[in-house]
Parts: sequence; C-alpha cells; structure tokens
Amino acid sequence: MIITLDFESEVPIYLQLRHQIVIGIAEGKLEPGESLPTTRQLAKNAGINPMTVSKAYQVLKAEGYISMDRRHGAKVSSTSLEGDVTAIEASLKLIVAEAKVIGISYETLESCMKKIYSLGEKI
Amino acid sequence: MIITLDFESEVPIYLQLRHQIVIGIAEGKLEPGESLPTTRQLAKNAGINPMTVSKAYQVLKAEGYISMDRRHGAKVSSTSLEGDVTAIEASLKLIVAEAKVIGISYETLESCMKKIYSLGEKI
DNA sequence: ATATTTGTATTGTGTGATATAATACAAATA
DNA sequence: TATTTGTATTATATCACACAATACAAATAT
Repeated sequence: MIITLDFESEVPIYLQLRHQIVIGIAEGKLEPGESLPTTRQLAKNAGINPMTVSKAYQVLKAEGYISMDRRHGAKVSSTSLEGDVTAIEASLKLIVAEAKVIGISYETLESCMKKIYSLGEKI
Repeated sequence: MIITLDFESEVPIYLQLRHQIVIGIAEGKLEPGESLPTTRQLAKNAGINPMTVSKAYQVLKAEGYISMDRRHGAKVSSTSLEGDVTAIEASLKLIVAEAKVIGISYETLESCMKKIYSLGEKI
C-alpha cells in the first residue's frame, strides 16, 4: 500500500491519508483484519508528523473503517460498517453537477463509475 | 434559486455558495445568461459579508461557470466551459469507494446517479 | 521483571484560511 | 451627476492544520 501525499494540495494531509486508505479498502488492497503501519512508521515513511497520522487513524476509527489495538496498531475493520448514505448522495450530487456542466455525458460518467467500482471486486 | 447555508458545517460558506450555484446550473434552475444576485443583495439576503459572496463569485468566474459584468453583476456563462476531468475522476473515486465499503451496491449507486443527472434535463 | 513499542495526550509554535467590519474606488448606468 | 456595481484595502478575530518535543499508560517481548 503506497501512500502518495501532495503537500501543495489544499486537502489536509491527514485527510489525504484517510482518503487513500478508504480507497485502498474499497479496492481490496487492504483486506479486513489487515494491519496498517504504526503511526510512527507511517509518519517516518511519509516524512510527516506522527500526530498527523494519528489524526487520520482517529478519523478512520470514528467512521468505523478501522479498529485500534493499543499494541498491534490499527487494523482494517472486519465487521461491515454503516455509513451515511445521505452524505454520499450529497457528494455525488455535486460531482455529477460539475461533470454535467462541463459536458460529460451520463454514459461516460457511468462507465467511469463502473470501472472504479469493479476495482478489487472478488471474482 | 434558494440558497441554504449551514454555519455549523466545516465547508466554508463561500464554497457552500459555489457548490449550490454549480448544482443550480446543472439542474437548470439557473439558465445560461441568467443574472445572479448582486454581491450585496445576496449577502444581505443570506446574512453574510459581501466579500464572502465576492469570493464565491471569483471562484465561479475562475472556473468558468459565470462571467462578471462590472455593472450588471454576475451572469451564468453561456459558452460551454472546459473542466478538469481528472479532478472529477478523483472525486468520484473516493465517493464510490466510500459507498462500496458501506455496502451500497453498484445498481443502487447507478440509479442514484441517474436520478441526479436527469434533474433539469431538457425533454 | 524489565525494556520496548504502541497510540496518544499534552504543550507550545507557526502558518494559513475563513469571515467579518468599515471604507473606498473605478466603471458603468440611470 | 447620483447611484450601483464588483472589488481592493486594511484591520481583526477565530480556527484548522502541522509541526516539535515530551511524556504517559497499556501491551508485548525478552
């Protein structure tokens, strides 16, 4: 699991971390029960502050994506979690709107989504 | 065009404004060439600072969604604009990932997107 | 038992974004 | 010519972000 950070981005580092881990889980690069790097290790590897990693982990824990073990570090949740569907709808609404205005067809958008969804799909 | 602001949200007010206008354009609530409220008027109406509205308009102008007339205020762009497709793909990737992990099926996601896309569609 | 590693709480610092208030100005219009 | 426009300006306050440095309780390995 390779983490890429853009220090020029307006997206906070801890959120970039959070996002990539969520995507990693969805794509199967991170399997349920799999251990994540320790905060210090990931921080050293990425060249950032351990507390920044800790913040990302706390967010992921609060959202149910991962569980925390004092000793063994963070692990990807095995239990299925319940998310906020309305929040997803709201986010989707904005993106679809942006795509629509710049002339992206529904078919293009759909195939794009299909491609993304099928990543890491169990055969 | 009703603007709803959430002052408790972590999303900046000027971005909430920007987002709702983009969605309004996509849904046809705001038609090409249509005038937007003046910065002072919208600010007064929403109970916020005129400079905050100005900032939202500047972002929308920079993105090509609207054009600015010193006298007649802001207008929705009539010309088709070119957006950043890769940015949309990246945003879509995150949302699809989140939806997938919380157990939303592809079919559900697709129908949701279709519903959103068809809003304001010319018959 | 002891040393080590874990997440994280703590404290302090610096930076930048956000939002406001209060003016003021050039440009365009009535 | 007075008015309205977007916006530049200046100042202020607040908050998020990220860092550094340290320290602690809990769990593990030795």
